[in-house]
Amino acid sequence: MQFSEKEYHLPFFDEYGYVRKQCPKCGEYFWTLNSDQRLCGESTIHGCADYTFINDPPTRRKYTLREMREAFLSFFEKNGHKRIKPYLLVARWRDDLYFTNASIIDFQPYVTEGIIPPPANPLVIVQPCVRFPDIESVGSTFGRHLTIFEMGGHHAFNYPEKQVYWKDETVRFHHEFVTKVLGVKDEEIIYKEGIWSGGGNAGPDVESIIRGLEVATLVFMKYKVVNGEFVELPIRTVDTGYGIERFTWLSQGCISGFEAIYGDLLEKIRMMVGIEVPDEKLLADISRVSGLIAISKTSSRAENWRRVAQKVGVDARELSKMIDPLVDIYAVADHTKCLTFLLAEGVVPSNVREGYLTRLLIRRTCRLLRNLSIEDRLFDIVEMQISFWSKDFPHLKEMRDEILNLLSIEKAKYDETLLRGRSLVRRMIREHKSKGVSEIPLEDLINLYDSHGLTPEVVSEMAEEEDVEIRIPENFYSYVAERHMAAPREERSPIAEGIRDIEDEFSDLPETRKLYYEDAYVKEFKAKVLRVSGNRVVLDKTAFYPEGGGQPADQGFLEFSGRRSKVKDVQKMGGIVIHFLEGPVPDEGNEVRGIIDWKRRISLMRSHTATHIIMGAARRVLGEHVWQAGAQKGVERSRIDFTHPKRLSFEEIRKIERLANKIVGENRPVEVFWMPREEAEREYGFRIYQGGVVPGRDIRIVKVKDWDVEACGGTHCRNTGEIGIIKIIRTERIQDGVERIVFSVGESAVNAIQETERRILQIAELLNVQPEKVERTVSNLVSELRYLRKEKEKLSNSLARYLAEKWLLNSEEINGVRLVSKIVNVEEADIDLLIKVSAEIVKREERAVSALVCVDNNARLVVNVGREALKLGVDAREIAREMGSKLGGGGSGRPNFAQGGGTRIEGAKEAIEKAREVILSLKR
RNA sequence: GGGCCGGUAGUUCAGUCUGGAAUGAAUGCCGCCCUCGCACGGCGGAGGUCGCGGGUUCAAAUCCCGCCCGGUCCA
Repeated sequence: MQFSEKEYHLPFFDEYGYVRKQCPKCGEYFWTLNSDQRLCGESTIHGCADYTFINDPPTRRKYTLREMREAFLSFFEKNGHKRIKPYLLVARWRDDLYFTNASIIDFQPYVTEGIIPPPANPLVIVQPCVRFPDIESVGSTFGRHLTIFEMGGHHAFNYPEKQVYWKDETVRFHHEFVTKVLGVKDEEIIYKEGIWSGGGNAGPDVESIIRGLEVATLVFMKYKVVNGEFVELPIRTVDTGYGIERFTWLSQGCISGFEAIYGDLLEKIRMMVGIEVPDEKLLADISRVSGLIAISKTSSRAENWRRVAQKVGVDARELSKMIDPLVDIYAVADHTKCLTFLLAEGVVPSNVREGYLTRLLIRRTCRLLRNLSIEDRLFDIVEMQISFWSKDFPHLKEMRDEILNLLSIEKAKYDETLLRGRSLVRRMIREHKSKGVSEIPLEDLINLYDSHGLTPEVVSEMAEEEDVEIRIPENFYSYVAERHMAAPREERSPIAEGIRDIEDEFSDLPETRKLYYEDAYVKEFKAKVLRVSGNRVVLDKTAFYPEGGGQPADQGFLEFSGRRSKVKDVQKMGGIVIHFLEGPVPDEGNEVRGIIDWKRRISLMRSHTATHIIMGAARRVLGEHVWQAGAQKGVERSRIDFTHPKRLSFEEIRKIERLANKIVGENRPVEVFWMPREEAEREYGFRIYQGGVVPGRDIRIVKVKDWDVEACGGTHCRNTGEIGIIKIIRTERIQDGVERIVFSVGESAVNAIQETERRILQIAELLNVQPEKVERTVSNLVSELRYLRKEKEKLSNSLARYLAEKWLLNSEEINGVRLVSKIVNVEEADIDLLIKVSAEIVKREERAVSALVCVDNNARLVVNVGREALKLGVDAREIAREMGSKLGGGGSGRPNFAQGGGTRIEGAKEAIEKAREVILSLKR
């Protein structure tokens, strides 16, 4: 896909005298005021330019990050944009990404798809963003890549009936900000043409480049990507991204972006490491050409240094030695900021989703700190980050204890992994050494990484201690990736699919009036039928709650013209509620009577309110990192999943249960009301988005008085007392970092308690003791069992000795060996005893061969050959095999000891005879 | 959500591929010898529902299926 010049040829460019050129090096088109300009001027791996702002900033003055943020916001505010507060870093309202990685993310998909209006139009926002894909490059690129940064965005949403502004105005806004506010000269700014696509949308974009650095991207989102085709969107969105950190760096002209962002914090880390500051002039030279650097899984750091070294004219190895620690310090500053922010939002490190990425970040940070020999300063650095950033983000300070707690738990887990890994590697190496191999094969390296989380770098460090070589292939990680071929996508639920198919049939209908929101206690209602399609019925109003927010759909009946049909499912499509009927359907235009299955509904309502109460209790008992990670209500049982780094202890569960029931007992009122989103966030914080961010300018708030406030679309009790009782049934660990509480409420809770009671009573009956005595009795029973088992062992040992002696007396001398053969019934001696007996026999008489058969439902045999008999060439395996075949089975073992058996018990005599034959046939 | 690894003595593990005695190994524990005493060393002993439940088999720690618990990688 490519856009024509027309897309980019704006009146602004003509008015200012910009000319369009094509860069001969990278092939991209760009607009410049400078007619001599040949290359596009962006410092990239193609080498189209250097950074020329180092030690020579183009702005009127230097800005701190905070000043730059404020300059950006207030400029657009003055120009008719409403200032919007940033959203959360964890994009809990989206299932296609984990983190907010651009300001537009805040408004996708609901606003950009036209489902809800934007909070303001146009608006301006500075949104902290997290990006993991470039993590390898952070540090090496001197601040061009960061895992956490702030994106300034001014956004306009253009509806067919209401246009705000589009390309020309957008570029003019940008130009005015950069020239008038920051004081950059017109001719310093180059506008490069580009195509942007992401998140299912696409459009042309214009990138702004100043002195080699791309500082902003102005995207004009006008397409939806459907099956690789561009389809025009009804709503065209101005999506701009201003790199606040990059602008700050540009204005300061310092060596890297990190000096600009972190100031003295960076210096403090450098002091901890205790390295000297490398030569300033050389650093500046390197920085100027650092646009060449881009680390990926296919290009290593060393490769990049070679390129840079050549350009600057120094030795690559010298350069690397000098600069690596500095780069690591940069990365540490970046990573620790990022993890501080993530933990502050209650992200619990885990093995899935955003928790996993957070874990990766923490482990990577630990490795960097280890390189720098300041592993023990992790917590100090994080403390520094908290106090540094809490001036602008006060919640960091409030979450200080949580941040450090989560981090220390995660650190301990990592140490544990390394410890486990160390002994694993040591054992592996010993094994290889014993086979004369002094190298760890690739297969093992992959296995260590994939199954045990040990990167080849870590393994090689361990291997060094054992004097073993390791070769890490360049494409190691892609090798690993090959093992994880994409799994087939899960199917959509049939009902959701059903809705998709019929979308058009109902899309012209007005929104259904939702009686369940007006009064959650409506059990019956009358309504008019608006549309019938198959078994699907849409009414003008309904009290049937459609599935949503973890609350299952209502069931019940529709009555019409003397008939009655079961409502088996209810779904929501936009604002329209669709009833799925079983049986006859009413005619369009008729009136129907709806009857809700109230027993089911009230039970679900109690469960839903109970969920909120338990969340409040869990948060109070466990801490502020507790976030809902999923919930499902049911009539019998409900469950709630939430983030927590450790297994819940029995004590914690009891505390949560007690606390929850206390709230039930206090009969607190549950208020439900609508509120403007911004106001709700201000009043209650982002906590309200437990079940994910809900769409809409006004959001529905459910508030359990002085206990819990959540944005929620479910139906709730009026008072907590209606729940009756909450009983926690059990807890599970869904994933590392996510705990599940399974609970029942009301009648179901009583059922559950009674069920547990019944079990105890049944055990008591089995034991024939009073219920209070079961634990004591069982414990006695267990120790008695243990004692008897030992006693039996002793007895069978002495019995074995006795039988061995007795049976030896009846042995026969054949071919120089003493054959002891015997058929016994299982009641006389079981196979375990016979094994002992045979061992005793050969211990007493080294010339003995014992061949014993135990007959039960089947026959089992054991053959033991004494040391002297063994020398004569007797093979226990042969005897066992031959005997077993007579029994209709087989046998094997070791030369001196073998077992066998079969189902043909009548063959026992023949088997013994066979043993004799084998010995007779011995060659002497 | 998917893949991989693991669960055996108080602890760390071997044994699992290729079914056949858990004389399992080391460490820790207890006792004895050595010593004035301790450490070391030597000898002996206790310590196991082989995660749970099914199945296959004459026979399962071992093979198959399901579950529980832990670890780890990927999306």
